[in-house]
Amino acid sequence: MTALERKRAATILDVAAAAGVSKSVVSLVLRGTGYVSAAKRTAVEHAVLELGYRPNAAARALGESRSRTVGVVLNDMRNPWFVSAVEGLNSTLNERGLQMLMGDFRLDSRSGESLLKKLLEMNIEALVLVGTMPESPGLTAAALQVPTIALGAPTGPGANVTVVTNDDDAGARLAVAHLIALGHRRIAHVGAPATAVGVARRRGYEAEMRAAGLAEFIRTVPGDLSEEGGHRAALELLSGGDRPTAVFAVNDMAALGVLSAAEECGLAVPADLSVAGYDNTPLARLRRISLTSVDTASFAAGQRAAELLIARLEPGSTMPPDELLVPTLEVRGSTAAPHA
Amino acid sequence: MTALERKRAATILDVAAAAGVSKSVVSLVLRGTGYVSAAKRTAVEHAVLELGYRPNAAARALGESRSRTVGVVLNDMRNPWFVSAVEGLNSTLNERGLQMLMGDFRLDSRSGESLLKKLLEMNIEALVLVGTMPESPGLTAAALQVPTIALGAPTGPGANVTVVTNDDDAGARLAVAHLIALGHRRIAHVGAPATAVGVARRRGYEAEMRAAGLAEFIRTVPGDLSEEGGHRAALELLSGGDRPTAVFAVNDMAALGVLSAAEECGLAVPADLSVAGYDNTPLARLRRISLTSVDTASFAAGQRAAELLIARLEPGSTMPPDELLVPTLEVRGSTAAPHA
DNA sequence: AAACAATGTTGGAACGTTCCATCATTGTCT
DNA sequence: AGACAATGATGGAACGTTCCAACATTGTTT
Repeated sequence: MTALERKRAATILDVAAAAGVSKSVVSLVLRGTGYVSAAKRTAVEHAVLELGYRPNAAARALGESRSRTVGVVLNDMRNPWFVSAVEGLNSTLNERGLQMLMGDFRLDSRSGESLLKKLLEMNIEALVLVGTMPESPGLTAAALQVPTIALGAPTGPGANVTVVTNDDDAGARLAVAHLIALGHRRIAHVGAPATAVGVARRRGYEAEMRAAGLAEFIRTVPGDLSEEGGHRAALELLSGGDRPTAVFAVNDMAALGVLSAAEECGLAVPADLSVAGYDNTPLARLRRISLTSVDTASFAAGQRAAELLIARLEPGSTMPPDELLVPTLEVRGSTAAPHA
Repeated sequence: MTALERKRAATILDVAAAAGVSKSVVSLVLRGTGYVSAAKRTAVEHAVLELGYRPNAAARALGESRSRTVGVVLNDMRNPWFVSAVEGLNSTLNERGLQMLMGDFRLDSRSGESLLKKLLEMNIEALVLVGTMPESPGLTAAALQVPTIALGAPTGPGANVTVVTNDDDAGARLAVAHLIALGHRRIAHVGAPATAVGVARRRGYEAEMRAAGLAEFIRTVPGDLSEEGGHRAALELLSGGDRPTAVFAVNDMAALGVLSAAEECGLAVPADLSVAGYDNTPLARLRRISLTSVDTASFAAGQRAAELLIARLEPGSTMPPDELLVPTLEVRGSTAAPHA
């Protein structure tokens, strides 16, 4: 059997012929619906095995006029949070017989437009946007055509989108409350003002500080979500007078920058400076880093998004409300009580 | 327009009617093949825009009896190497109008069997296995049905699989040669004997040491690909007498363990100990770590795999030979000359 | 002028399923 | 006995494309 004369794949008619029944019976057996006598059922099952029959998904999609496929658009495959969320999504969708079709928004030359076009051509039944997407006409149009969920983004692009994400406000308060409980008062924040997560986490920081009567110690230095940004901000924070005894960074990468800056300033962590991050990335777990960090149940968020989608696909359902998942705090070696 | 009475999507017949031509002309315009008069072409293009027509991928796949889809099976989405390779794959496949269908082998309850089944039902034209897969009957069967490439795995599952991966032997030699050039002689290796990459990299280490006349200093301590394993191995290495002045670790994670162990033993890096890793993960770039590491052109490997697949899909082509991509060395702050 | 090639255009037949109306058989209730 | 429901099986029509053979028109060569 060379490549040229690779034998044609068996179709449902071949199976029907081999089993001595009509194609309809084969279809009924395969889908498990309707009434089929035991004898014919086993005959069909035999023939299927015999011929190595595999139903053709394209033909099925055409016949059913549905695709059992969910489009998943990532904006950054490298972000561990997204990866983990997608794994959660995948696990739940798979259980329900739904296939995932994934693509990376940024990898697409025409900024995702052609990816969305492809997905819609595939007749996806739902769309999941993982991460914050830039506004784009194609995106808002797509969201109007199929049920859409924004996963891990603080807000969806336009209307008709349900948001499933972590409660960044609550997470930030968790971290700050932990530092306060340790006895810190002078707690600074390295933020990322340009991003939506940055804004939410900063709000949580400020709220918790105020709630603890520490409003006068609120101090935010703008950085970004990178190590570089955290480093720059921390140098500013640590070089001046009135040094904070603890820093809550907007994410783990920025926290790493803070750690580096502390080292350069001759400050020991956690003896001279406590540092807390956000996202509980694999980095935080590393022995050399051991960073206290807010854990954002990303896998669970993915699963939840899948559940919402599945419910949404039931006929007669309506758009579910947004959901905020509650994060937890993973305490590690980078935070301790300040020395008197 | 409520959800209930969402208007039926326009089909090619609707477009043909609106443009006053036959469905065949619409098809020709859309695919850009054959002869169509300018007048009818613009009429069709108008109608397409007017109706928001979008061809149905399932019907097209059925008609063409091909899917323009490549199945991609990952065994670990969290591995940055794989992610980057997939991005390379995606970028090249997209340019050629091929769609990627991704799934995670491990996420599948039945150990990937059902994922492969789904992919084959989708009539994928080729299969890419990213990372080392466990042997499985479904996998070998799939590899016989469609052109298959193992990406980033040292060896494919069974026959009929082309392997595209990095030359681990050469990469290891690169790192070791760098250490030797710095003046190190007592260079130890923290290995991962249980894995295929571990074996290849160890071989490279030993070969380079021997080539430099340093056979007597060859010393390998077994660890694994994790920080934990690297830490354990390094403690053994550094606590005894005859301490090495440099360590080449099997990957970046293990190298991190080595760094931690050095710190615990009171050794400064790179003053007292040089450390080199492998994979050039984002970790290695971090200021606090700044690890010299072998860079494994993963994006390029993905692109190359895509090129091979595209060539393989041409009728009359044969299975291409395996390919090894040459890595490069990224020198950072963790390696320096030993002090006299 | 006839033959032929290049350019345009068409409708019908695939492609491989599911869906549906129909029919046949059997058993159960009035 | 007749009516009806449950069970079992069937073939034809859809689904929305592409593919193909056939036909029309025009221009070019013999």
